[in-house]
Amino acid sequence: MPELPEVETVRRRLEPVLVGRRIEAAAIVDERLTRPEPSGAVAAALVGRRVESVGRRGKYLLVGLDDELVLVVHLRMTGSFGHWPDRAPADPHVRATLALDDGCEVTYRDVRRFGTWLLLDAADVEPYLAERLGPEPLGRAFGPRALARALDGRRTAVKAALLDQRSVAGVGNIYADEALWRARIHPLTRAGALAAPDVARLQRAVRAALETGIRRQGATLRDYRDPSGAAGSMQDEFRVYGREGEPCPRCGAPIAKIRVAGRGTWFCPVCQERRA
DNA sequence: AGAGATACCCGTACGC
DNA sequence: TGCGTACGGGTATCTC
Repeated sequence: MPELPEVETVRRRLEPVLVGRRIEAAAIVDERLTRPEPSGAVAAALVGRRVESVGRRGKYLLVGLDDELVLVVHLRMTGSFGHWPDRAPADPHVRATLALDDGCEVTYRDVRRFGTWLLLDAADVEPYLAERLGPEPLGRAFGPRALARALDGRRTAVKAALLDQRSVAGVGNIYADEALWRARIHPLTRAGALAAPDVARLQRAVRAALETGIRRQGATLRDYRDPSGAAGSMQDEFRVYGREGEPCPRCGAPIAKIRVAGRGTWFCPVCQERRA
């Protein structure tokens, strides 16, 4: 499941492959990918464009094109890119293929078809992202006060608040659990009930969990891969995620699993004791 | 009214 | 061998 570290890893791999290249042909074979825009219209609009940048905001990839266009890509659950020095091999799950002017092909593969491609005018990108996303967790705007503002007065579980992309951009199910473990906060704690020192610890924990994920080039569960097909290694670093019954790396107590905000949630019932 | 909770989309893996 | 169910990001739509 690509979260911020996985998307950032994809961005870093895609950047040298795409920037400066011209798209010579584009095929989008799944209408869902660009819905409600017809996929043929998006493909036609991509052809002839040169890629100027590959950016990221939260879990969105931003492929900057000439003529003031930006392809906004969200990988959702199972989206991934492939980079091929020649023609890409046949694959029933490939939903789009771009042929570049250096003879390479870039494929977009998405088993469950939740991913989206949205072609926007450059001027519309910031407003589009601003209404969906809070601060970038690795940037200057994300400090203890920003997180406090996002959690203040909210009666929902702190984990649900972390999964809300308007609180902080890019945290998904894995890194929310890892951050709460690092901060020793129970996932069901009411967001607005956290004291200032808890919020400060959580802010640092979110940042640390995401930075570790980026250093490990993401987590590979089932089929996440970077564009060269390489797996990440973050899954070997999980402290709690997916580890029900295994000993907590800090205190040895068995990791528990519950459901929060409809998501599987793993935590240590001893170090992350529920208070108040 | 506004926040929070739930259903939905989808294909695969898994358990019985 | 086959069938039902869990999974989950973002969004639409419900509820209280």
